[in-house]
Amino acid sequence: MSNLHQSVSDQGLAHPDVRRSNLGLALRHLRDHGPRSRASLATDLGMTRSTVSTLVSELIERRLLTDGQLVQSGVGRPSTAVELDGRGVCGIGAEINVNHVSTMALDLRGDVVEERKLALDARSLDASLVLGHLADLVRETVAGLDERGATTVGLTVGVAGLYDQTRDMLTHGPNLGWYDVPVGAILRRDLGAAFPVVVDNEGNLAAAAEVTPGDPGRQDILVLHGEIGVGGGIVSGGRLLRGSHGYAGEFGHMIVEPGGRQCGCGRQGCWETVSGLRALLEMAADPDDPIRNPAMALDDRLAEINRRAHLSDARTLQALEDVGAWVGLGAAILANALNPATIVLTGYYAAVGHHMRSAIERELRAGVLAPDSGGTRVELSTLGFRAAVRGGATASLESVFADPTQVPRRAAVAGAVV
Amino acid sequence: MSNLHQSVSDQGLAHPDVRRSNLGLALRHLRDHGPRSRASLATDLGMTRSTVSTLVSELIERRLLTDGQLVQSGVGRPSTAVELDGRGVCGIGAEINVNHVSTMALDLRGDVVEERKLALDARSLDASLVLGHLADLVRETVAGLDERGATTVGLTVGVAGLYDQTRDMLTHGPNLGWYDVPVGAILRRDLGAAFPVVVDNEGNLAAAAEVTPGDPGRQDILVLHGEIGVGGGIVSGGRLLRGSHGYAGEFGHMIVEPGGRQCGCGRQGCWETVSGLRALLEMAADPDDPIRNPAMALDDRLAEINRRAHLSDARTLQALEDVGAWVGLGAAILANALNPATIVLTGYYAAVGHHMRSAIERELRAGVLAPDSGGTRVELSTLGFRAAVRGGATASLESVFADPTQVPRRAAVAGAVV
DNA sequence: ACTCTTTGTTGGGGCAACGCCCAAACTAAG
DNA sequence: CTTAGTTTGGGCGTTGCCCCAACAAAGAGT
Repeated sequence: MSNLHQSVSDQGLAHPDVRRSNLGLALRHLRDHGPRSRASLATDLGMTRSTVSTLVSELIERRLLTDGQLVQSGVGRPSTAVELDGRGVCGIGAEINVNHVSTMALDLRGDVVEERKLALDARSLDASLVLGHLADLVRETVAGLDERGATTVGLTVGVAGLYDQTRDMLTHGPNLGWYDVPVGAILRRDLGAAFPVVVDNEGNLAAAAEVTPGDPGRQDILVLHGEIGVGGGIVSGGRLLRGSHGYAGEFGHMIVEPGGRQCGCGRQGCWETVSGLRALLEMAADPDDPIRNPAMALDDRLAEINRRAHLSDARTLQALEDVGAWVGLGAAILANALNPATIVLTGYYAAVGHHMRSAIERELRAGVLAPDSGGTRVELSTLGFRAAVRGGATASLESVFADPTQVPRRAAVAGAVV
Repeated sequence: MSNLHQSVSDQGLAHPDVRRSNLGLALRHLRDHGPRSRASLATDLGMTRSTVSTLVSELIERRLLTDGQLVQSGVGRPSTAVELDGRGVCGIGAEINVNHVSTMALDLRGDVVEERKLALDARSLDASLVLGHLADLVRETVAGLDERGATTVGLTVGVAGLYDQTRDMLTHGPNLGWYDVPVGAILRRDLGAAFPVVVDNEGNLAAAAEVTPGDPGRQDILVLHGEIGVGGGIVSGGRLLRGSHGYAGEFGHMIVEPGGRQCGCGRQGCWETVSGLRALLEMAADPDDPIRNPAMALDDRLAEINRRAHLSDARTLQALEDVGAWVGLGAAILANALNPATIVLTGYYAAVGHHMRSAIERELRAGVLAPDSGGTRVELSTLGFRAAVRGGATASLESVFADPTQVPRRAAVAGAVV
């Protein structure tokens, strides 16, 4: 709930803060609404052309903006559109999961610049070793960015588990088998990094990645992420809701069927026992079916389920229908509480969601108090399993939009005197 | 989720905005942390003493602050503490409920200045008539404030039902029997008011009233409000979460027992069928028991339940235990999703909550993923049935803290030249 | 009485946005 | 080809507001 990444101490506003704010505003506006001239930027932001001119020239010096192409729209002097400069700075996102560590670098425009992945079995390795591998990947990524001449502005790491922001510690990571691991401190030490390193729950980051700046339907969203476990994230007004300790979004263990099936967490009737991937597989296939074989890759299992559903296999369709109904029931509970504009389905939900969608929407409409007004859209994520790293990279970049002056100023023309 | 009361258009920051922000900051700091000298205010806010001096003198001119008493703490010149001026401005809160309309005026310090209540049966009256009665109450309240020399800065009205902020309309008010009533527009017309009139869901306002500025445990809270129906509100980082259409907090119709009891809304297994006041009464007493008689006042019924529980009546205690367990289960669902610092019980929960508390806390601990770390406190509200009006008045006052320059400047000494 | 310490106020300097003006660049005529 | 009209982008002076430094005020300690 409280935004853990921003200082809560009330500090007075001075002139440099005004500058910071307006630079960030211009930058954000160009990100959210696309390239445009200095003049139209001025009218959009309610500032004078002269002010915008100085703002833009400073942002160009910091290599955050660049002069784009001339557009002559009708009468008058043609305008030179300014746009986000992709080559200046990049943010890095990373992920620590059970079977891999990975990184992704995004430029200011949100385009993927670098991507790296290393398969490993986190459960059989020591935490410091896994973090060492991740640090290697990050170093390679940074080196790649240096080669391109881009500055790295930050690293945000998503981990599978509960991450306590106030103690900077992964307190509960049952999937990884990690408990009370100070991931942030270890990575900062290993990297000796010149940029800030932030760690967060991977569900939170995946949720943040679903926010589309500028799209009002993508500002208040509920993200439901299905794998074996079920989690997600809540985004309110474009801001991620983390909760008082950063544990918000643990939807999988909502009790939806008192006295129901046994859950791995020790309780009964948790939502993930009926809406997780395991529930789907057990309903859809006999124990000796290849898709129930743990050796089979996740993507292949989901592809096989889609294939069977496409062939109208009755049992598969019924399983998707039943699980979809449970997903919809849980979604309705949360929609009543949060009234999101959009529910975004990620993880395995996104992969097989087009076959569960009708059941989900039916149960959602049935369970929400006022379905007609304030109707909630259901959408499938297109980010796939890269949502968390993308969200991390986006979060890293966010600091640039919050304070563009943190990026060093360079003379527009090379060879200038210091 | 999105804050519906603040503009989303990105506007450039200019110098007057700096002033506004810093004036508000100083005001808020004094509200949250109590009276203090200009000098300590300066160190707290990271500003210079000179700046604070000018800020404070402007706030005094606007009758928002006043010089308090001299305190001499050890060596040095004694300081004059400045504190919120209660006599300058007041905010009004109002409530439209089934059996009454009421108003409350709070001064800047949060002290009650005026309070009015009119009993009526909203169901048997026309909406415009009820609103007319409320307008009368508001006019009386404003007149009372005028007599005291205080300026009214705003009116915020809580209504029982779903209020769509974008359309400024009560879309669903089943308890009142009101549908698609433009409460805000009608009141603005009736009052011809010189101050802004805002309408909101009463659950939201009651939730906002539970925020204690400055108390970190009261910034991320989940408010559960029990009457016949069950609702509540979510506060995140001190900001009320309204949802994309302002419908957040409709907890009563979360389905917690699929296929369970029939609910008044037409569905089965809604939370309020097992956690609402009706469930408690039906479990605790036979149909011919006086507390089941609709003619008996709510307060009296609750007093009687408390009396029986105090006498260790087995059936009463069992009913409180059973309902408490259901309340705890729902609370756990929401706590997993939101990770609040505190769960505040209001309405009838606050009245008989000390007998349900152990059951609630037990189920909460059983149902939350990580009860040890990030433990959520359970507290009973002390605001009683006045929570909504108080929250409304607080919300009205909030605009003063956001922009103190909206309050007219008056010369400190009377008789000054215009 | 004198020094020391802290408070609150006053004037000067600087930063950043605003308003106004002007050169530049292009279109649309005549 | 020339001229008027329109829009863009940047330069210059003004204004608002915060910071810094200096100073008067009001006590405590010796």
